[in-house]
Amino acid sequence: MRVARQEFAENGFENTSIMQVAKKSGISVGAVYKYFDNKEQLFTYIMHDGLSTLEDMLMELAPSEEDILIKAEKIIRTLLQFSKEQPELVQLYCSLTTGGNTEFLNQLSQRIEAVTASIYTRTIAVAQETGEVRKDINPAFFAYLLDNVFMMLQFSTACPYYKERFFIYTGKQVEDSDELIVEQTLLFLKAAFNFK
Amino acid sequence: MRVARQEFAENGFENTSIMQVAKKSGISVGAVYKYFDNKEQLFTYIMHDGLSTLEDMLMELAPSEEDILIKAEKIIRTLLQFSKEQPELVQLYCSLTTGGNTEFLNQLSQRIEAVTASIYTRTIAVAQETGEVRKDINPAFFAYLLDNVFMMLQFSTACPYYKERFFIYTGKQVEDSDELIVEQTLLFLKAAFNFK
Amino acid sequence: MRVARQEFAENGFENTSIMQVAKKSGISVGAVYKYFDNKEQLFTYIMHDGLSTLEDMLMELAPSEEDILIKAEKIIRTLLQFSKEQPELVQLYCSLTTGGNTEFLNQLSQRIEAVTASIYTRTIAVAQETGEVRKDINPAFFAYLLDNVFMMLQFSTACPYYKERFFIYTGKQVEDSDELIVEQTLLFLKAAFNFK
Amino acid sequence: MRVARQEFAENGFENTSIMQVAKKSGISVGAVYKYFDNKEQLFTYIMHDGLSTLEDMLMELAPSEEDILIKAEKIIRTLLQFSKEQPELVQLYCSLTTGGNTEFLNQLSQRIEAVTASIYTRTIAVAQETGEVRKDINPAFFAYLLDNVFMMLQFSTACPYYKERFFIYTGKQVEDSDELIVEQTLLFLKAAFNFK
DNA sequence: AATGAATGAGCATTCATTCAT
DNA sequence: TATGAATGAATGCTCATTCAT
Repeated sequence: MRVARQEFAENGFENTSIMQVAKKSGISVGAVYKYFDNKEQLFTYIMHDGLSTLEDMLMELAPSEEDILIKAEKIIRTLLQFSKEQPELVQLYCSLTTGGNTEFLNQLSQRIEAVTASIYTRTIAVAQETGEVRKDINPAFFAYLLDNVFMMLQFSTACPYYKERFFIYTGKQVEDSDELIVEQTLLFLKAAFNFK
Repeated sequence: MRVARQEFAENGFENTSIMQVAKKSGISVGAVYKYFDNKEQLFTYIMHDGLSTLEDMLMELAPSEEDILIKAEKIIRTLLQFSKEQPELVQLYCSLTTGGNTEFLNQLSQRIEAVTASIYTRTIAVAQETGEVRKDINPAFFAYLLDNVFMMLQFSTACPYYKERFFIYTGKQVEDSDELIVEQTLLFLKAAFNFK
Repeated sequence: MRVARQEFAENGFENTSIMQVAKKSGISVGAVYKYFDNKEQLFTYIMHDGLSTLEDMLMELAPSEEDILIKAEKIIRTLLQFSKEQPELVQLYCSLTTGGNTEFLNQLSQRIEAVTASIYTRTIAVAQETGEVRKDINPAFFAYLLDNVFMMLQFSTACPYYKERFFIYTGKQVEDSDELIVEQTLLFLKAAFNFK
Repeated sequence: MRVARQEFAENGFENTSIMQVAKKSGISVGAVYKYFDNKEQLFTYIMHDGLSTLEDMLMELAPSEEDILIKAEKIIRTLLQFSKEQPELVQLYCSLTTGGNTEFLNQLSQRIEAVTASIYTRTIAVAQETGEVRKDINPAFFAYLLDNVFMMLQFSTACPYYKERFFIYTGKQVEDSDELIVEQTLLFLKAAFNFK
């Protein structure tokens, strides 16, 4: 499983070879097919497995009652750390975004996005009511923009292409610029949301 | 060309087969190799072709002396329109983000990002001097955040996964929500950059 | 293996197709690649296999303390017999002489020639000291000439072109003229080396 | 034609591409097929062309009435020089020796070898009668051995494999060791034939 | 006469999947 | 239950040959 996750993360679905996964795992191809009917099932399993980890993490952050800016900082730091410790999961997620449009991919995306979408949207709506966030914004759309920021934060930490892109912009490896990222992202969000 | 663009956009570089492209185009594989030395060259040609179109469009916008908010609106509308008219090109770009790490893909990405990176960074830096944008932000990092916003705008318009994701957040097809997107994105950027 | 040896012998390295080898062997291409990583490895294996046989045979002859003329006769008879029993191996070697200049073919040739070169040269040098061979000759060059004689003996027995050429000269099939070959070649060498 | 000769010499029949020949010649493939029905015919033409040159050269040497040792030295020097000046022809000849056993190759070999075979055999037979060469040898077989020596001389000068082999034996590039070759080869032949 | 675009079979190699052991 | 040998279709690419211009 660990090997499969690594391989899928590194090479994407199509370019991952079950023979390679089996060899690196020290088991036989036959054994893989004992537990999974085909490559797609193996991939699905790995994805669901990874998603659970990801969701657990986000769930921990959500319910706290802290100041919204402090919460945001916590989320940013957590996402950064998670992307560094488990880059494969983030890469796996990223690889999903360019996969073909199969039924099972759609289901996965529903599962991934639906949770955060509703959490963020509700949080913003509530904050609007309490006056913490300005009232002239569309909560759903701003939730979307917020998630974009968070998603890119993770991709830029874990995925080769986005890492390189970050480097082109800031001239620094993502690893070396944690404080810059946290500080500037908060500045950005604070103004954008008019956080009080 | 059209077929090749579609195939590359749908399957990415690695998983597009020249044999398939040839078959769908109704020509022979040999004919493809008459005009392109190899798959990489075909891909590069198609990418450069699309990039030039995009760059031309952006270049037209860049030097104008207009109010920065008006400029931003123009860029957003341009990108949205481009993504709708040439979704394959955006998908192509998106497919790059999960492709393998070959030398030639890296060069391509350099070209794509380097141009916008320098334009955005410089624009922000200049706007800081004229007082149009607040001075406590890092121009390079904010250029990066700005490009994130623009990139996601395009992906959400053209790429299946991001389209679906947008729908999950806002409950609307991207096609139907142009005005929402323009208005809210500008609101977001205006506050974030403290545009005057 | 047998089929591969035949095909390589007949067509040389470049012009032997693994698909053909597999088909003629009644197995699938995949099966070939199960045992050999690539064409080069298959070729190398077959060559080394054959070379070992030949080298073993020559090694047995080398260290003996017999009269040098008797030794020469033994070598000639051994080579003739080997060429008749394993013509494919000799053809294989011959095919090397016109093959492309790839790294791995060069290494193969180094192995083939280096062994006999040093054995022959040393043998001649020693024989010069004991007075068995005249002293006015260059041991290395005469070793080269000697190997030429032996090599042509084998090629003429096993390779179509050289067989035909032998026939043009002597009017006899090589198979039918063993005694002539042994007798006359010894006469030739004896005089040339002034064997005592 | 010049280009075709070079290509065939360098790559052999199978690995020479008519498209490459046409491109390097600056003419179209169609033009090649105007004059030659197929690749085999082109090759045959080139071979016959080259052979004429080769034969002309040998013919000049044959009829002289000089001392047989002097003649031999002339032949050796001529062959060496020829191989250096026109290595392609020699390589072409060498490539013949490993080609498949087609009808047209057999005819070529007949043409190439028959002439020298009869000249050498007759020369030796005559020399035996005049007492210049000892009488206990078979003229045809010794003619064959003699041609072996000459052939190897040419191959070792012009063909990559045999050049390398020569180097392994003597430690010198063939180019640098002309005098050694002439001197030692004569020593070898003189003794072998017991030239007076 | 000359061109060169087009064809399509061929090659080395990979890999998802099956199945006898 | 577990193995891994075997299959064969698929891929990127080449090239002898044809034929409309």
